[in-house]
Amino acid sequence: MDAIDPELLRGSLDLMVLSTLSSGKKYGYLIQSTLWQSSREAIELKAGTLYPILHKLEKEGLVKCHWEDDTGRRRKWYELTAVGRKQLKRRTDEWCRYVDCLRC
Amino acid sequence: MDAIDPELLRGSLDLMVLSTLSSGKKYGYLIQSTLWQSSREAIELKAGTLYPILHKLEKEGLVKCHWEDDTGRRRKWYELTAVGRKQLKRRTDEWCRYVDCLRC
DNA sequence: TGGCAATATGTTGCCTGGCGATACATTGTG
DNA sequence: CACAATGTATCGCCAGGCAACATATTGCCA
Repeated sequence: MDAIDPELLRGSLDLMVLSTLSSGKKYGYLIQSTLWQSSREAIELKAGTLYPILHKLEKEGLVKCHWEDDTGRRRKWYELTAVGRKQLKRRTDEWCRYVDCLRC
Repeated sequence: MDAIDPELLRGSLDLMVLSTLSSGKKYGYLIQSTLWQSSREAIELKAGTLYPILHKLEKEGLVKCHWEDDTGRRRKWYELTAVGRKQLKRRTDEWCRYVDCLRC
């Protein structure tokens, strides 16, 4: 499976991250690998892109996070807040409307 | 119909313009109004965004253009080249793959 | 007739956002 | 023991979107 031109993803990166979190809490690196695998290696979200997004989403109150150290691995787990879940729905609907317009 | 957050369109603007031209040659202002109407006023492509895109697509050889003055209105008509049509197909496929990944 | 909206195309310059590069700590592997 | 992988983070460059502005013509209404 060929990689999807990262250019095409601009504008929907926030949505992509929120969407990934809808199936349960995840830490950054896991979000990356989830996307990579579930897209069959077509979507590679870079660290320099992901972490600033997560920090922004946290600041906006769409996600909350907490550190965990259980495995020795220092991990920062993120999960959707109630507001985040609402936003995800709103943005997903908007996205669908847009897809309809471009009529795939 | 609410407007679609312009932020969401970033990255697929080129595709949107190419796509609009697939149904026949158009001039800039007509591309704008076509998008505006066919999206039921959800997508408003600004002049400051559109014209630079058209110039870029022309430079890349994806569209060709010619001036016409028939109605007194000075219009620059754009149409897809063979290369442009191929690119449109390639990018549309890529877009569809992406939509599958985000699973609307 | 005079003025304003709509039609039509274009450029300049600001600001944001993506991401390559880099940094750093720990764990797993050959 | 070195190197890959895991894990999080920031800095700074560059490209892209678009508000604002410039300019010309046509159509409409008072």
